[in-house]
Amino acid sequence: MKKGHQVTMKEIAKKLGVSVSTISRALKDSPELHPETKRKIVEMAKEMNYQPNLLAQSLRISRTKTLGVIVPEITSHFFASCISGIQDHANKRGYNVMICQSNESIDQEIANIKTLVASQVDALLISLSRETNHYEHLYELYSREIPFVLFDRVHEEIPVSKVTFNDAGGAYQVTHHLLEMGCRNIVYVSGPEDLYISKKRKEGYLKALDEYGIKENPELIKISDLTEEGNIRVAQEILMMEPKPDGVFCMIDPVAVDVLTYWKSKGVKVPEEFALAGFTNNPTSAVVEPPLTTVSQPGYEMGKLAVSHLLDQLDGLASDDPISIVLDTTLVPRKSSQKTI
Amino acid sequence: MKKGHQVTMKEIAKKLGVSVSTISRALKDSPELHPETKRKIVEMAKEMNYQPNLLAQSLRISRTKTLGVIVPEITSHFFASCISGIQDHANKRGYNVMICQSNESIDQEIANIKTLVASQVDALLISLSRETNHYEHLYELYSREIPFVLFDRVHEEIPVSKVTFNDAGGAYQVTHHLLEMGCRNIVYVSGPEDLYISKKRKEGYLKALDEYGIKENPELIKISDLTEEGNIRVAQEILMMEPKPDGVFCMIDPVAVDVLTYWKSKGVKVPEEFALAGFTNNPTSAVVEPPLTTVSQPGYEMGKLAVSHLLDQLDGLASDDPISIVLDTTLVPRKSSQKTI
DNA sequence: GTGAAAGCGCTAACAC
DNA sequence: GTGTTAGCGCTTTCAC
Repeated sequence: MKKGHQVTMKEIAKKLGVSVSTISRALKDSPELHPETKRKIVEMAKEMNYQPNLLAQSLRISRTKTLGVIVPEITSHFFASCISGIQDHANKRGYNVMICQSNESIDQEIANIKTLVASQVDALLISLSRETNHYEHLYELYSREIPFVLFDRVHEEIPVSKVTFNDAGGAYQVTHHLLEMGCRNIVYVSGPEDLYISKKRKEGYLKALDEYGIKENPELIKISDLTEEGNIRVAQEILMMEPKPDGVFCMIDPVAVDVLTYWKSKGVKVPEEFALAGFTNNPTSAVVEPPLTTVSQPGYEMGKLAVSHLLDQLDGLASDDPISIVLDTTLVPRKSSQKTI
Repeated sequence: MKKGHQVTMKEIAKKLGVSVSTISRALKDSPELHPETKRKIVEMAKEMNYQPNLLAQSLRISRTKTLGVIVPEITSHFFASCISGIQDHANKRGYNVMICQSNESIDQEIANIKTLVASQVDALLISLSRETNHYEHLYELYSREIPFVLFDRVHEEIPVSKVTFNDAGGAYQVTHHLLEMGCRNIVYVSGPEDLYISKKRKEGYLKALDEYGIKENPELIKISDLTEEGNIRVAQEILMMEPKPDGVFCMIDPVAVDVLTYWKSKGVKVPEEFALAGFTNNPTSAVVEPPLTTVSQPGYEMGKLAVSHLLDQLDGLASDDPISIVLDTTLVPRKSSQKTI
């Protein structure tokens, strides 16, 4: 199957007996052209259904007006929202977007960067995969002076702009809420320990405990690999803990949902036996029974801010000096944590 | 902010004292080259960190190895799954993907097509917006011989390949299930009537009724605009119907979830008072209380099939004659419909 | 086995 | 005001 022919400037030029440069000028509304010629050309272009070849244009001006986006997983509602925010605001400013998913694999992430760079995107927006534990590929982008920003899953050391949530703050909000609900023996279910968000959310958890004069108890920190099996294993472990905890804060909503589902199947009562909370405010969290207390992270907003800042830098509207944008989260208290009262 | 310099073939050529054509040949492993020169060039390219400029290459060979994808909404789990399937399988065959969302707007859909075509994508995969009620933009693609396939939300008349679910079959499965559960007075909550899926699912609904000797009752067909308010309005109307229906089949899961949530807030019991079912098998449907009976539509699979067929056509592995691929759905019976027994 | 040259579709400096 | 020319980075015929 082959594509049909596309009208070029050359063809319009021939038809009108003028040169291609005149066509080019007319189509970009250059002021030095005779209005009449301009009118004729624009008309003819329309009639012939001319569509500029962005490829040729990009090659010539060495800018594609295209951004590359890499997310761990497009089917995650949070990342889909980020992408949506990025798209809408990139389009608004005349940029297109190429999206790739790393499927949480560092090799795929590296491969994605490579193709996007080969496709000559003007800049990149990257959220790192869970697996990403070395950062040469990012430093290479940096040293090749290809502009990029990191969002949500970031690497703190690299000197580029980053957009994150106040993860520690959000975790503090949740933990503080659980404490206010009367919990004193709160489990933190973390993801893999080297994940940025695992660390940050632990910080907030510990800070809240500290304010209540409760000191860190390593027994109360459980690690899940974030698979359904891993989450269920943690759910089982918690049931066997001695003394029995009274509250559980899961690093992300899906973990909390898996724990809740497992417990329900075993007749464990939430929030009566355990107050439960998650983080992210996935659509799912609002409809589980009982509805899940969580922390809302506006993904669309994050995408919007990340792309706006990046384009400001590209277009010279913002300094190239890296900045860090930190978005606040909001506690969404629901029934799953209403332990007492 | 500007991008750093990228190594070109010309630079490698200069460094090695050979011509660019030799570089080009070496890098694509042309057999007519002296193995030694080839080795030297490949080595040097690696050393200089050469990355081919896909733009220039595409311009030259007039193929971008890039596909355009247009979906109504990226944040919908179903479409995100489709995209995921498309991406994975396009990449596997050496193609990149540019994704756009129409946000359910026909104007945006037309604009998306325009940019993707201007970007010289080799072909398109399109799922139509809810608003799309005329099809000139598709016929134009067709007449310009730009290959494309339609998936899920299709326009039946246009002679291009389409991938759809057996929507009528799925609706039949659900309705038949509700009938088996003892329902005899079943409401169908449809979306806007000109939507492809509204029509198809109604067909299946009517067919199942017919088999039970029940004839069409227009009173039992409710139309929602698919917004939350619209869905709730329908939920209210159903409560006031006389005689009271015993089963409700909603065209898509989100409608069923809104109805369920509203009813729960009013103390209406599901499945005791109404057996309820949806369509799509969104992640949400599994975790609502009671879990929602629905029909599963594997989006990833749909994306995979659509892109595989399209690439087969592009690569000459399949005939250019349009075909229609129809995927079967699976009934997912859950508690929301266990009315009797 | 390798080089020279043309050209993909476009833009922009330089002529006149 | 408009044409001529060069060139973006690459591939590919045609020489030798």
